[in-house]
Amino acid sequence: MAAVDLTTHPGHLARRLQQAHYLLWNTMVSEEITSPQFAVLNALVAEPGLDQRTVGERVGLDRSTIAEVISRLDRRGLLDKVRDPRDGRRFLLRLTDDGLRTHRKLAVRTARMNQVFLAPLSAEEQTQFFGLIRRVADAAESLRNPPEAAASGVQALPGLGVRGA
Amino acid sequence: MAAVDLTTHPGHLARRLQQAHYLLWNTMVSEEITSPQFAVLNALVAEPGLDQRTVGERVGLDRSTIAEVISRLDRRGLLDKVRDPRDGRRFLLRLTDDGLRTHRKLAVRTARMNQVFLAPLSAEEQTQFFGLIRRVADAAESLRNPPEAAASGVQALPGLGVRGA
DNA sequence: CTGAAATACTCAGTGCCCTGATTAATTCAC
DNA sequence: GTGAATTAATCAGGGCACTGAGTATTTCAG
Repeated sequence: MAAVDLTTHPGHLARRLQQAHYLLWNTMVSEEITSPQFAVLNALVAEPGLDQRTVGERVGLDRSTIAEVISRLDRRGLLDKVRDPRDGRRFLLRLTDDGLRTHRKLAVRTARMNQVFLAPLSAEEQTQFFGLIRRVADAAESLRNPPEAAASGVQALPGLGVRGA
Repeated sequence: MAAVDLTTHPGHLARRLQQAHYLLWNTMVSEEITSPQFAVLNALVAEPGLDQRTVGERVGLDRSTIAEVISRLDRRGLLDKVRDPRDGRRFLLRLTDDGLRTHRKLAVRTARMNQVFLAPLSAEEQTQFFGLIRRVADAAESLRNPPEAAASGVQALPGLGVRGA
């Protein structure tokens, strides 16, 4: 009986939180457009003409995932994808009128959904909630992208021994 | 320019938190066994002989996902799956010796990983962190599984007629 | 100017996560 | 006891997320 209490495991909690959010999004915001898709639309409202990789960086999606998400938005006609004439490797992305309209509509519903989602917390608690999660997530991300540890052998996630099966 | 600030969106934060956790798990715990797989092993350490659906309920995975996860653990020889002689619909699940050994080994590493993950927070903050996330996740889950609103037409997620806020 | 390195994107493969439909077994109403 | 729900599991299908390998384009060193 060496079982562990998963309710004290941040990873497990994070997964459950995301599932809960997924459900609420589906019922209150959209069954067509997902939350990551909305994040991409939003990034392109803020900065039209970004390339694919940068959009991924803005919203926190890796190169493969961002490619899939963008291809879905493209299929739905919500954005345009054109080769950068100055750098033939890049695609420049821009919302269509339909994409802009969709973003506007979903932004309203998203705000409503966030209220419902956070309703169990008081205003101060909501602030704490954001702050705590952000700090943990940021710290873990910076373990991956080391903050310029130039000179000597400082590394992110140095071997730490084991890691077998 | 009606773009929204995603850092105040709990769903976006939840996704980033989970990604960060995924990364850390991969480097500090295991590249073979995932966190949901470990959760299943853990549930079966606590309650050997559970059926598939109940395991899913314990760890928060739906019928389809739990089936996939269990089939992977089965392929790896970490659990046994036998028809319940008393109810031919069910499969009863039990860890093999190998499954038990794997759980023991990963439990140790998982504890270490949680420490690193939560290192940016003080002890009290960690407690808050757990409490806040749990409250939000629980509340959202109970919207889905209404707490027995028997008699008249009370439903979960009624047309989204606003609520708390 | 040319070959090597870096960069943007694609593709193949694995795993998680959900819904709706289907199949097999059990239970419940009559 | 038999037919109608109910229930456990499967299957098909769509989407997110990561890694490693491959292609095309640009940049940089010499």
